[in-house]
Amino acid sequence: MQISKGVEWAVHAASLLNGLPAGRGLKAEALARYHDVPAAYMAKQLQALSKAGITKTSRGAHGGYRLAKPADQISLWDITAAVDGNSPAFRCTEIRQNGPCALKSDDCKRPCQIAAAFASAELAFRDNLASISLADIAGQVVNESEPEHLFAIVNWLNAEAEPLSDKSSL
Amino acid sequence: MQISKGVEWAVHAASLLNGLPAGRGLKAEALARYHDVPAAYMAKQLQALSKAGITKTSRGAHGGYRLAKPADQISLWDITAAVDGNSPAFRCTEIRQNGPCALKSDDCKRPCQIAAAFASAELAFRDNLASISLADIAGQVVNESEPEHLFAIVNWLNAEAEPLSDKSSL
DNA sequence: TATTATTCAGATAATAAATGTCCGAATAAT
DNA sequence: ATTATTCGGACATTTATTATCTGAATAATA
Repeated sequence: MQISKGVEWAVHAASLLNGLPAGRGLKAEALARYHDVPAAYMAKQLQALSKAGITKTSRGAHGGYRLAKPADQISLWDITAAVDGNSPAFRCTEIRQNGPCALKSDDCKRPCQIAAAFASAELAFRDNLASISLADIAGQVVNESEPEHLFAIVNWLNAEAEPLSDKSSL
Repeated sequence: MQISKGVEWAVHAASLLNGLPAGRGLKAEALARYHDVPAAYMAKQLQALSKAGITKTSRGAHGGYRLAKPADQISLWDITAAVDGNSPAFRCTEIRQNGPCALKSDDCKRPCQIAAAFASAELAFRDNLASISLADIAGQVVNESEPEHLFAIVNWLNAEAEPLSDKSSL
């Protein structure tokens, strides 16, 4: 039961995009360089975010990524689901319908109690992540970081962030 | 983010063991046959349960498995952790310490806010599973099943369950 | 008490999923 | 229209899961 490494990268990348000045963006290579991770694989995660409507992208010269909506409308679950998918972690294979005491499929209209229990636990997990937004994370970072560190980030963003053309696709 | 298939099998197997008459056990092959799953792989999951102290085993002729403690003291989280391990699903690789705006390790005494958020969600997941016991599952099964199905199970158990020697190891 | 049948337990292959990389399609500036 | 730049999906590689097999341990039997 592992959450893919891409989720970690995607959340960090989205948090960084949240710090961008308005109307500017970062290309995948810059986002990867910021955390010193492989650019091609980072790009893969960003694609997933765009597909899910979390980021907007612009292609061609001076292209890049930006958030598609306000940070308080992007939850950690949104990002997790975008990257790792939203299929249940517990996969019920209905083995209650196998073997010498198999249940007839007619008697399986209600879900297996075991599967239902896991579904409830997963719901608790999802709800918890859904209740935390990028804005919440950003607020904590601002509160708990040394001022010089925040200054370094703003500085780096100003140097790397490029004005995006307004004709952003998707 | 997947829970291994072995967890599903282990929970079903443990539920079945819970229905055993006192002093009796089931061998791994019988537990596998009950749900029509590969015996060798089922055995692997049962080993994990024994290692975690959830089941007791007896080896040799007329050997087999039984629950090591009352069903209301065995939670779904106990079984999940025994089979899949209890390491966190979200693995923080501390990428905040990488790149041009890297945090010094001195400034990383407090956990990364993102990692903390996922840890909190996982705690909600675990607590939810920990609050459900095998006894709870058994109660639901009894309440929601057709009487003839319960009768078939009891019948099968009486035919397959063998008296275990008291000298159960581990 | 030695033997044998039976069972569990850890070590060993096969398969699927996650991780990482590459090249073509698309866009915007020149 | 051309060219430089960027994203997007298709392609290898590595790791984890799934499945199997052989040996160690136990208890019944002679």
